[in-house]
Amino acid sequence: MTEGRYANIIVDISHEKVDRPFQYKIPEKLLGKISAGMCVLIPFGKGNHLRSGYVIEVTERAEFPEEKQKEIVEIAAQGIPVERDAILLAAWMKKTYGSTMIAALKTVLPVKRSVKHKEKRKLRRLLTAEETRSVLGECKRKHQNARARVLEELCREPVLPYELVTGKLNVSPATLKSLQEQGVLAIESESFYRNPVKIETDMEAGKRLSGEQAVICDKVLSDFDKGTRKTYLIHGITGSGKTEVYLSLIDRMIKRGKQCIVLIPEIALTYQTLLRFYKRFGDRVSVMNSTLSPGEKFDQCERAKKGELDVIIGPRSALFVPFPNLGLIVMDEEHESSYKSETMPRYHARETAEYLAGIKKASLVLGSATPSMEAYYRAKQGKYELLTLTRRLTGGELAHVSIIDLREELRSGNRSIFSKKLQELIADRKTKGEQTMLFLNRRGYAGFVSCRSCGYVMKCPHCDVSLSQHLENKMVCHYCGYEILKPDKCPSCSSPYLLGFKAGTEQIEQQLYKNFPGIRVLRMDADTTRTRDSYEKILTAFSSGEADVLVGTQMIVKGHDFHNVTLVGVLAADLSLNDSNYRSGERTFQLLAQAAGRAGRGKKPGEVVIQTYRPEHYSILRAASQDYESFYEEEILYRKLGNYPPAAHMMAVMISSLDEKRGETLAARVAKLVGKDVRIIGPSKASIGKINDIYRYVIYCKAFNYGQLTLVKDKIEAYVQSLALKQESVQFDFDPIDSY
DNA sequence: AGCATTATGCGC
DNA sequence: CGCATAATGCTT
Repeated sequence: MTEGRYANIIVDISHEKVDRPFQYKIPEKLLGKISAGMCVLIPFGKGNHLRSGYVIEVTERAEFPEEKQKEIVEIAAQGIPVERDAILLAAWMKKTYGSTMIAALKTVLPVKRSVKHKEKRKLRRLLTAEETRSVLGECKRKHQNARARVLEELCREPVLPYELVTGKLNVSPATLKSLQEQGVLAIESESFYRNPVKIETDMEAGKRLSGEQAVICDKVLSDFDKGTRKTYLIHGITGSGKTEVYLSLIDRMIKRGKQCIVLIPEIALTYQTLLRFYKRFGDRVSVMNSTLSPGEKFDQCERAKKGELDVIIGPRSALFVPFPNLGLIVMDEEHESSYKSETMPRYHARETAEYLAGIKKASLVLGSATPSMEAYYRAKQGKYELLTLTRRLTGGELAHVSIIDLREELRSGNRSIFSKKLQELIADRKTKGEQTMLFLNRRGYAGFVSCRSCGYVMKCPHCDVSLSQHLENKMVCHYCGYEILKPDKCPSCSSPYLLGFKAGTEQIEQQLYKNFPGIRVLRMDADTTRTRDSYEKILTAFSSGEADVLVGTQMIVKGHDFHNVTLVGVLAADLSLNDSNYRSGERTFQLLAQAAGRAGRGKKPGEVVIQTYRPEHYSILRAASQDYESFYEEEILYRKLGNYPPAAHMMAVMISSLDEKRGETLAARVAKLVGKDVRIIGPSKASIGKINDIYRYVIYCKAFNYGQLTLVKDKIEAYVQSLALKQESVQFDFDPIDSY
């Protein structure tokens, strides 16, 4: 047990003002019995009300005048172990990803109670109408106007919604409370649960599993029954029936009295996917989703706690739904980058799920057609168990893939964005009434505006990025939201030729209309998916044959199966190879492999055309041949050579400052703290050197052991805290996905 | 979050 | 002034 006479405790009150450690004395009888993660009862506040709190640290140092410290009353009975797990998880996140305890706790404990109360409270009159009226008269005499307003309403209606009284009648909670104490009215909270999804559908029994599928299910379950807990990686090509494996596993876990979490990349959480789960498990399934209101989120957690749910399905935050008896976590499309959080605890859902599975004694199943380098590397090391699905259930054959060298195309005089072959095939599909998907492998969206005369580019005055042209004459900064109208003349040389470069997909759309008169085109990119359900709308429209061609960025390669699509064109496959990022090869491979998987999902055979300037690059070649194993072998060599994850670990240290000079010196000082066993790159200006008038610097650290990096992080954190900075801040990102 | 202290508003 | 309500502050 931990030594130390003081305990730093986070009080179990979900409010920012008290969301920090308070130090309590550990009484004689509890010495040595208190450790981090424990739930204890403590007196808190003026009235010394007993509350529960979570010990985050036990220490020998009195960080607060000892004579003012109160004592811990007792160790709380193991009432709700779920909460303890959440604290453990938060502590682990803080340690692993470098965030504040407050931020970690906030992500882990999903929603606070207050939301529920506000929305459901009601006021009920306890007296008869006549009695109420007499009290009303009394109040009027005393000029207690607020009270009078409430009572007047209560004479008419015995029950009033709480919000009406506090809102429209503008009566403070304090007044209501005193009325309650007088016995005039009662504040009631009626609890009911909101179900965010209303799907009416018939239940459906599970399909019979194929041999391969059954082997996987049996393996995971027999391990589970033996008490073995592992992480499994299912590598299954598109159409090999991974989802059916998940469904069957979940089904059998439920029969063992266990609950399951299904993680899905946010963008893939379509109606179709949901429907499949609903058909199988009915209202024992629910969703967790960023579009849910806080109240709805809270309800999901309550239902989970009370055992009213067996399965929750959602993006990475679904991990934090407090199931009392979690048995299985499924993580579909494990390689997706959206599993990494981009805000304060920059956690990765895969690692977090692994840790969570550990404390909950649950199994973890990862699945992907193109596993991440991280997962496959660990599988090769024997840390994960690799399971494969090699056969397509639909019987559909793999599409025929051709690689077109755009340099040669240019040499032979074709300057169009479509190669000759692609043009022929699009025309062919159009006459046959089959559909085509055109995919632009590019991340950026709306075009920038520049002067055709002097080359001046319109830039944001607060950020180091160019402004994007939106509807006609509006120019918007995507980073800080700055907006201006497009000037008539170039601010630099006064030339009138200040023009916008069109977004790539828009240009393609225009070209299609020109080359194929009468063709029907749907476009999907950041511009056309502004509103909430436009994404689904476009896909549905395309699916029902309202267009011949669907043009889009990343988004169109995920999810939906279109049975009538027999041609997929990748217009410039190497665009994503040019990111100065060690993951660009992996990302390119995944995108191309997935794009290729979109063709020929129905009965008709599919064809894929990949246009590229680098036809010899292994990411493109291996994606074309759908050869994951070879891709992995080549990519891992490169990662080992450069000491990149997963062969080693990386930590990005981001230093931001309101003042350019001060930021620079702070970055230099921080860099000096890094020991010699850790390789360091930088400090240097971030690739976007300024966002929202805040200057940004970055340092990259590389080491073989994760622990070496957390040590550096702790050192930097301590140093920065000692400086008590106000205008500067330092943040960390472990094994980053994006470059800074 | 509670609970208390302080500041403000208003009828007399 | 006296009462009631609004704003601010503190909790180890």
